[in-house]
Amino acid sequence: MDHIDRALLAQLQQDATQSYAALGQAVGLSAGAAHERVRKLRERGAIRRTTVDVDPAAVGSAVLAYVMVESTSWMGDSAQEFAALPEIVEAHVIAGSASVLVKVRTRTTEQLQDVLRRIYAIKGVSGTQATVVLETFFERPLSPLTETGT
Amino acid sequence: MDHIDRALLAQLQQDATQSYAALGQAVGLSAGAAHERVRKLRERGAIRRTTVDVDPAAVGSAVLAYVMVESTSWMGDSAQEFAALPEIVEAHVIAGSASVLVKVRTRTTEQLQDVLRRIYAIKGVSGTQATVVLETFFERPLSPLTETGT
DNA sequence: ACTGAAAGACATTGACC
DNA sequence: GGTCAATGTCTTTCAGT
Repeated sequence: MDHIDRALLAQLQQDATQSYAALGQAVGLSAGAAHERVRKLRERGAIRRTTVDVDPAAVGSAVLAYVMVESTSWMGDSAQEFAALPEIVEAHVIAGSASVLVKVRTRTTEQLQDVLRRIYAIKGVSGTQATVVLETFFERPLSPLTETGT
Repeated sequence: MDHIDRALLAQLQQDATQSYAALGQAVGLSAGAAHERVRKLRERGAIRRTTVDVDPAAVGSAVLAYVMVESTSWMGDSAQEFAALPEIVEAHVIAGSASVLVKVRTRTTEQLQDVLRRIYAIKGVSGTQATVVLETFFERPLSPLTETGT
């Protein structure tokens, strides 16, 4: 994982459809060498998958909210229960007064309310505190170029 | 945007490297027809871009935190100021007591502290409340199949 | 809008440095 | 780990339905 690998990751985040020739040129490598490096990045799991960024509005998901989930018991084994709700796009165990933080996308606020109801139904959940997003400034991939990791 | 388009989006989210032949077969279309539909989805902006999902740990970003940013003034025009900090991967204007919610990835907690310092330096910011993530259950794309939109 | 086929570009592999 | 050149596959386009 040197600076060339990081540059490749940044390039692919920006546009994963570009050819290996273009990719190589961007980082000063031949197409074959770029291909081999990207293959290894996939192999190691540094690249988890190639995907498309879908506009939530285009699939009818206009409402975004973050929900702090409070609990009376250990929530560390409840991943499946949250994953079972398709409107939940992220779930994290957090430090602090709440136990779990989830990110929810729905079409309407009524649907959000329904998701909250279903979260309440999860074993151990004692309360929720929803924060509705009014406007998203930006959502972007993590920049590999600013990092100092191995 | 019919059920075939949504199936195509779901397929591409899962794996954007598959051929149009495979894509077409998955939704019951020829390669050419699948290609044309995906082209239009890109044209309309339903597909914003094709990208790679990078493992944060692989680029040395082990710390994830959400920060509630309180302010004394209107923050609606401060998008650039938050975007200037590369460790901030999301920024949203929210309803509630805080004004802005940001998602931050850093290598260490020391680096997180430095980001908080730089957030404080933004005009209008009167306080921050950081919530550190202990474990991420999952982060996944929005499922186009569960939506009822146009 | 979709099908099927043709042409050209690209991914992928291997021989060599 | 890299370059360069080959082979095979896929993208992309277009005439026809």
